[in-house]
Amino acid sequence: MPVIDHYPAIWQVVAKIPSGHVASYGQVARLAGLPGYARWVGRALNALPEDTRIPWHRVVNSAGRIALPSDSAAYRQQHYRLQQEGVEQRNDRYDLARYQWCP
DNA sequence: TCCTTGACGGAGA
DNA sequence: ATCTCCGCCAAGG
Repeated sequence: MPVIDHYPAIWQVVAKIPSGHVASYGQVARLAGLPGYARWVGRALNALPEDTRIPWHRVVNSAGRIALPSDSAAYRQQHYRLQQEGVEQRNDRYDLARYQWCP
């Protein structure tokens, strides 16, 4: 099945990440029933419209880093939003042991 | 059609 | 902690 067919499942999982927490791409993939397809999560998020209400900013990579170019507007947007939710970055990364969402 | 590049991740060195 | 290498595929050149 093509990726696009899985966008809904992926978005639904992301929609459940509570404020103040983050989830990794791989984690979202697994929860969406797509173990091993972390890249598809990135693809699905990239396909979201700019005015989406899906909290895409709560998804970071397994190292706790924002997976976008650090010089991009999207990176700053994600960083800002997480900060607004009380999720603080330390040395360019988020402490997963502290912020990762445990469903 | 082949090759490269991704909003990735886990294992091994 | 850092760096490759290798799965995973899709999209673009």
